[in-house]
Formats: sequence, structure tokens, C-alpha cells
Amino acid sequence: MSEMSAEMTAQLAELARGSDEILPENSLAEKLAKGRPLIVKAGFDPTAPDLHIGHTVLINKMRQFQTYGHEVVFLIGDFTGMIGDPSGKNTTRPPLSPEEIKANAATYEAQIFKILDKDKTRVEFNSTWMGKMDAAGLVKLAAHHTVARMLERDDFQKRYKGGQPILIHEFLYPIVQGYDSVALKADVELGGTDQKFNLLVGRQLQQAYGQEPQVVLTTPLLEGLDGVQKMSKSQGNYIGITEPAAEMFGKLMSISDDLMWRYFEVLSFRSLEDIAGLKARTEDGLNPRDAKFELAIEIVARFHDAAAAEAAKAEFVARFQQGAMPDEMPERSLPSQDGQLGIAHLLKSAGLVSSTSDAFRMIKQGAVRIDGERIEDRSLQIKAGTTSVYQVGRRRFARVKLT
RNA sequence: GGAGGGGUACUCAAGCGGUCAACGAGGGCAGACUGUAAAUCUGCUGGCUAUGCCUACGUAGGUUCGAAUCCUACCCCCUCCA
Repeated sequence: MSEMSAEMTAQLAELARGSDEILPENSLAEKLAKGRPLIVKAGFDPTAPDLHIGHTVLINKMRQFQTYGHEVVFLIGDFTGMIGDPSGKNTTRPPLSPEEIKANAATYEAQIFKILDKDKTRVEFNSTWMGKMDAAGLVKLAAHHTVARMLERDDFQKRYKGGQPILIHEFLYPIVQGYDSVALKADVELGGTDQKFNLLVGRQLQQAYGQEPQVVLTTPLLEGLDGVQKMSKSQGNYIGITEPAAEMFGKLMSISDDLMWRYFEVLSFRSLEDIAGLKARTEDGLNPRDAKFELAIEIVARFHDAAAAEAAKAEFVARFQQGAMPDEMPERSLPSQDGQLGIAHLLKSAGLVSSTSDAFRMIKQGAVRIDGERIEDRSLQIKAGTTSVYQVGRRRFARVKLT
């Protein structure tokens, strides 16, 4: 490959954007230079998908390839699912039933096609070829990989040295995943950084089967809302892609300014140039909040729609900039006792606090408002027949009718 | 098989007979500040119609006026030796 066209240089830059590693370094440029659509593969577990935007970094990368005209294969590892990726604690998983796999696949599709072009995405299951392979085939396949090489893998190495058991079948996971690349004749395989080893096995097996090895492109694990920890459900620092628009918008607005640029890099579909321009304008005096608005709008619109995004923004502005109450809030009707109800019990019953003790704490800290009026009396009795908006902190609201 | 070490609240981690609803850190929540934040500062962080009562320190008993702290048994983890 001699001089690259400007167009291809731009494509290369965009594809490399936000990626962790591309292995070998110049291989992607060489593949692109072939001038034909590349087969781009990414594998997913068949377990019930509950994606958060951190997972979409990889899917966004698939989308990029798609927009440049490459063929994207969404591979569901229903066969490998029987093994379970050894990096997890559960080394063996009960095989999912065909119905479960089908249901999970459908859930995946509902979520990923908010990002990928449905018509241009090839969905495959690795049981298609692995299910047909006989024992002899598997032995032959396994003969292409050495134990020493396998033990190079971080977690295997740790477990081996630490005297932890490694079951023979766990070695099959990377091998089968690698063989998927052979079966698909993959040019590129995408995966999280934790998949690096598996992806490299794919290269080796392709060579063993006489194919040109795939390019490996890894995407980083996205930082969560706190900007430090990896985004994960257990950390509670995530944005689920099925969350309500207002929720999503609020969470995006709560990230730090630094993190915002990181999110722009890996979550936005805007061009690098465009983002650089926005950043320059911000440094030039544009309120970072307004840049964050643009990010939030784009992301919310992707998983909902443009109207929902605008509505979420309008509500956000009204609520936080002008201190208004949210338009929509849970409405409850609660029964009184002897014509009244203590404030602590009311807040608890309305689900605004977790216990009456918590209610007292919140009142003491000045976090409780009734129709916007801060209250201080923890033994306040609310009379039956009233309807008011109760608020705990900035985010928790409920309209409660006392009967 | 032998010898030790340990299991404390959301997490880590003190306490080792009363003053322990349990130090400290992290996380979370709230208040102030702000751009909505972030950073910073401050407070809170078992339950109960509540200046008191109840339940909590692996599980079950026991000693004691009184136990997370001592004793017994059991369960579970970890380290060293063979």
C-alpha cells in the first residue's frame, strides 16, 4: 500500500477512534487498502442481555464499520455459551434451551438495532457450524493450539500458578471463538480489551486454516458516571439503554466536564472534527453545560427519539435551572388514620424514603418539602383530604392525596 | 492427615467484658456552593407513630448483673506443613 487516499486516511482515523488497541498495528490500513467490504465480526454471549451504554462502545464501533460499507456480523455464541468464558467465576454454565437463546437473541436485536442498521447486519449463531462438528473435527481443531500458549492467557496463568483448577473444556472457549473467525472468514474482529487473548487465537487459527489472519480491534471498558470506576450495574454508575428519556438525560448531565469529552469520543456519532470544534468553542467561553446538552440530546434521541430528547431537555431546564417541579411524578393516594397522617409515615408509604427513621433524618437535614415549602417539624400531621407534592432532596417527588 | 489464622453494618476495616447501634475509610444520601454538575465544605448513613423501646457483630447454646468481646459445639473461608 503506497499513498492512501485522503478519504481512507479519514476512515482509518475514525475507525481507530476510541479504540484501545489495533493488532497488528498497521494491519487495519492494509485490510482497508484491499478496497472491498471487510467482514467484521463481534461475538456476544447468549445470556440475557441487559445492556448499558458502556456496552454500546463496541456496538458503535460496529456501526462505524457499517457506515463505511463493511459487512458486520453480529455473532451470538450459543455454542460457546455452553462453556462459559473462563474469565468469569462460573466456569460452566447450564446450556440454555433453544427457546431461551431465541428469546435472548430477540432482546439483543431490539437493543442493538437502535444503533446498527438492521438491513445491513448479519446475525449468526456459532452453533450453526459448531453443532455440526464431530469429535474428530474438534480434535483436529484443538491440535492447532498449544497448552503453553493457552497458559499465556492472564487468568489461566493466575489460576495455574495459584493452584486453582482449570478444566480441560475451558481451553475450548478461546479455540471455538477463534474458529468462528475461520468459519466466517473474518477480516476484523472487535471485542472488549478483556477479549484480547481470544481474539488473537482467532488470528492464529485462521493462519492454520490457510486464511489471512484477522485484524484485532479492542475497545476499552467505559468509565461509569463517576468517571473513575468502570461502568457496571453493580457499581450503580451506569446508564441502561432502556431507561426512560428523562432519567437518561439527567444522568448524562450529571457527569463531569472531563468525562463528557470522553463520552463524546466513544458514544457520539459526530465526527472527530466536529467534536474538536465544539471543544474549541467551549475553551473559548461556551458554557460546558451547553456542550453537555448536545451530548445528552444525541444519546437520548438514539435510544428514544428526537422529540423525547427535546422534551427531556425542556424538563431538565425547567426543573433545575428554573427550579420548577417535574411535570410527571408518581401519584399516590394514601389513607389517613383518624383524619390525619404523620409526615414520616406519609413519606414512607409514598415510597420517598425507605423507613420512618430515614424520613426523620431527611427532615432534620432540611431535605423535605411540601409544595415547595421546606418543613422542619418531624411530627407534622397532614390532614385528610389534602393533595400536595412531597419532595425529598432534589430528585424524589410524589403527588400524594390523603383520603 | 497435621498446625495455625479468620468470619463485624452496602464494601473494606477497627474493637477483644460495660461509656458499642459499634472507631476509621470508601460508597451512598442530604445541605451549602455552582453551570445541572464536578471539585470543595458540612451533616447523615439499623428499625419503630420514637427524648424511649426493639433487633443486630457466621450459626446454636452457655458463663455473667452485663458479651461483638469469655466458654462449648457446629458451619464456612484462608495460610503453612505432609
